[in-house]
Amino acid sequence: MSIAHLALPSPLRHGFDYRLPEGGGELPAGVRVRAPFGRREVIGWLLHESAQTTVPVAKLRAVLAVLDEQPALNPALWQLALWTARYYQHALGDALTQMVPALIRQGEPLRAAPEPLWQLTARGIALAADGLSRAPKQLAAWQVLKAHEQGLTETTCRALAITRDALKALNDKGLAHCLQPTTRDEMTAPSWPNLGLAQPELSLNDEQAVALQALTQAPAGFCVWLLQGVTGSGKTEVYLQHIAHVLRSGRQVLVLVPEIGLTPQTVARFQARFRCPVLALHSGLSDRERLNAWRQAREGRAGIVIGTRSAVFTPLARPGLMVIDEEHDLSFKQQEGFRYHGRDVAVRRAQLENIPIVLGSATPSLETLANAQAGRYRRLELKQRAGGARAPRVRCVDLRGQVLLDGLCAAARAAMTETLARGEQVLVFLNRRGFAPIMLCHACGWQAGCARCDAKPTLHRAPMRLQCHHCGSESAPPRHCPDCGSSDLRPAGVGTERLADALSQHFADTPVHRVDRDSTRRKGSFDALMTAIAQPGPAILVGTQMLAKGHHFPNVTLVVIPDSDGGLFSADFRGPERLAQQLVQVSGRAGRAEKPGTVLVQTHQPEHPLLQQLFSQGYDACAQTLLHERQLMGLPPVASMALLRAEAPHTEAPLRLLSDLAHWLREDEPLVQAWGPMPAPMARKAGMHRWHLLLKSAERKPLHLALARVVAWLEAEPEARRVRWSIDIDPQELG
DNA sequence: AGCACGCCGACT
DNA sequence: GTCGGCGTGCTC
Repeated sequence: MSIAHLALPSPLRHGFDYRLPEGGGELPAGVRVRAPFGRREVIGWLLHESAQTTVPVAKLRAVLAVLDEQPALNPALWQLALWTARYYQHALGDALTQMVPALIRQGEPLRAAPEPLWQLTARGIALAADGLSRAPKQLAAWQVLKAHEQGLTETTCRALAITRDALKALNDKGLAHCLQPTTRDEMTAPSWPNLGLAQPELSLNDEQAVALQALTQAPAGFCVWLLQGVTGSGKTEVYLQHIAHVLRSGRQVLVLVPEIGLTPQTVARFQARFRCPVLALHSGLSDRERLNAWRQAREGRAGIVIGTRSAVFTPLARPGLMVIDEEHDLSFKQQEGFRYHGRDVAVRRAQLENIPIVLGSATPSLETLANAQAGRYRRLELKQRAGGARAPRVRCVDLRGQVLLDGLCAAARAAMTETLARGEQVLVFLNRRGFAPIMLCHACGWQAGCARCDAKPTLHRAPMRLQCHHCGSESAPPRHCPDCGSSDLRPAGVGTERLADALSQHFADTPVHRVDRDSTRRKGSFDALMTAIAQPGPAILVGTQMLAKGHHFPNVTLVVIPDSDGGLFSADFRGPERLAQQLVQVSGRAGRAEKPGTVLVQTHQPEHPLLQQLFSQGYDACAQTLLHERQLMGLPPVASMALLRAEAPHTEAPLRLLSDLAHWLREDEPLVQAWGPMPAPMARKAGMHRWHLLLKSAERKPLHLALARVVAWLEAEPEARRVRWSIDIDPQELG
C-alpha cells in the first residue's frame, strides 16, 4: 500500500498520513491533493510517498484526488517553504497556505486556461508611427504590440497598461486582431524580448555609477548587497538601472517594499521606465486578480513583481534579482501567526535560487550592518544627495523649564513662523494620533482607563470618543469624574488632532494638513492630501509615522519633532535603534538643492548620548555604538533570540506554564538562557493576561534545537491547551 | 484553525 | 420546553 504524507491547512505541527490510490505512478512532492480531514474536506500538499506509516491502519483515510501533475512551487520555493516553517517553528501546512493565493489553496488550477492572443495585423505592422498620433492610448497599445510580434494575452496587455478599449479600437481599424487560443508554453521565453526603456535613464553621479558598476559586474549567483544611501541619494535610480540590466538578460525581478511604500506613485515609477509587464501585489486586489498575477509571475510573463512582505513567496519562472527597499522597516516582520521576516526569508530565497539580492536603506538595521561588517554582505554606499542637495541641519531644543503651548516651545513656534513667512512648508511629526492621549479629572487626578487593557484610551474630538488604540474599544467620554463627581475633566497631552487644530488657529492663514490613519481612512484621501501638499506656498503638515516613510516633500524646509523622548527609555531593547532610524528618516523628508532643510528636535534629554552622537556624527556612528552595546549585553544581532508568549483570561495559567518551561529549560538546556517569565509590556490587553519568556543563546543552533523540544512539550502538555501560546523567532517588537 | 459535542441561562 | 453561550477535544 502506498502512503502519502501530507501537510494540511492546520496549526498542528506534524504531517498526516493517507492511503494513496494505486496505479497513479510516482507523484512529485509539492503537488496538491484533496483529502477528508475530520468532518470536512481540505486541500493539502504531498510531502512524500512511502510504503509504511506509524498511524494505525484503521485510522487511515484515502486521498480523494490529486490536483496537480507538477508541483505548484518550483524546487527552490519548495525548499524555502520547508526552511521557513522549520526556522519560524510554524506548522508547514499553515505556512504553505499563506505562501500561495487564496484561490490556489482552494484548488484552482495552477495555470490559466489558454487565453486568446492579441497581435498586429499585416496592416498594423506596416502602419507608420504617426498614423495614430491623435489617439494616444491606441498609439501606446500599437507600440507595445509592435514590440511583441509573438502576441500578447489580454492579461499581459492589462499589466502593460493597455486598455480593452484601445485593443478594440485597433481591432475595428483592422490594425490588430485576436487569435484563438493554442497550446503554448509560456514558461520558456520572456515576454519582453527586446526590452526598450519607455523613459530615458537619469544620469548617475560618481557614487551611483560605482555602485551600479559593482552590482552589474559581479559574477552571477547568490550575493547579498547592502545599498546604503542617505535619503535623496538616488538609491531608486540605481535599482532601476540594475533592474534594466537583469531584464535585458530575460530574467525577472522581485521588489519588496514596506507596507506604506507600495503606493501608486512607486508602481508608476517602474511602469513608466520599463516596457515590460510590471505587477503590483497590493491589498486592493481581488482573489481573482491575485491569482492572475501569481500565474503571470510563475509562468515568466511578468518582468517585475512589486509587493509587500508576502510577495516574497511569489514564484518566478526565471528569477534574476531581488530588491528589498527600506530593509530596516518593521512591516517586513509579520507580527502574528506565521511570524516570518520578509527580508530574512528573501535572503534565504536568494541563496536557494542562487541569485543576487539588494537590501537598500538609509538607516540599515543593526542585523544587516553586522552582516556587512562580518563580510557576509557586500556594502555599497551613497553618501551624497543627488543633485547637490545638502543634508538638513539638526537643532536640539532643550525643553527643560520651557513653557509649552500645545506641545511646542517658543523656539519651535518662532522657527515655524519664519519658515512660513518665506513661503515654505513645515512638517510636524508626532507619533500619537487623536486629540489627547489622556483624559483626567482636574479635581482629584482620576484618569480614564481601558476596561480591557492596561492602557489609557485616547480622546478623539471628531467624533468625541474615548478610543483604546490597543484593543479598539470605544466609549463616550464621561461628563463627570466617576471618583469625585467633578465635571472638570480635561484632556492631557497632545495628539495630531489637537496639534492640527491648535496650529490652524495660531497660523490662521496657513493651510494645515493632518496625515494619520484617521484622516486618510477613506480611499483616495491620502492621494488627495499628497496633491494638496505638492502645491507651492506655505503649509503645515501634521502627521504620524505615515509621513516618515517614502514620500519626499520638496517644499518642506523645516521638520519639527515635538517629542523624541519616548524612544529613549523604551522597554524594548530595539527602542534606541528605532528612534535613531525614525529621526533620520523624518529628517530626510526636508529640503532640496537650493533650500537646505532644518530639523528641530524638542527633548528633555538634550545631552542624551544617543541624540548627541546621532546629530553630531550621524547614523553609522550611532549604529556602531548600539551594536557595541548589544555585544556587551549579549543581545541580537550578536546573539539569537526567541520570544515565547502566553496569554489567557486569568493570569495564573500562562504564568505557571512559562515558569514550568523556564525551570525545565534551565535544568536541561545549558546553552540557552531563559529570561522571565515577565509580564508583557502591556500585561493586560483586550481582556487577556499576557506573559513573556525570552530565550537567548550565543548560537542559533542550540536555541533552535531547544525550541523544537519546547514546541513538542507544549503540544503534548494538557496545561498548555488552556493557554494561548506562540513562538516568535527573532522578535522585533516586544509588544 | 475549524468543527463537533455537551451541558447550563433567558426566551417563544 | 428549546435556542445558544463557549469550554473541551479531535483531526491521519
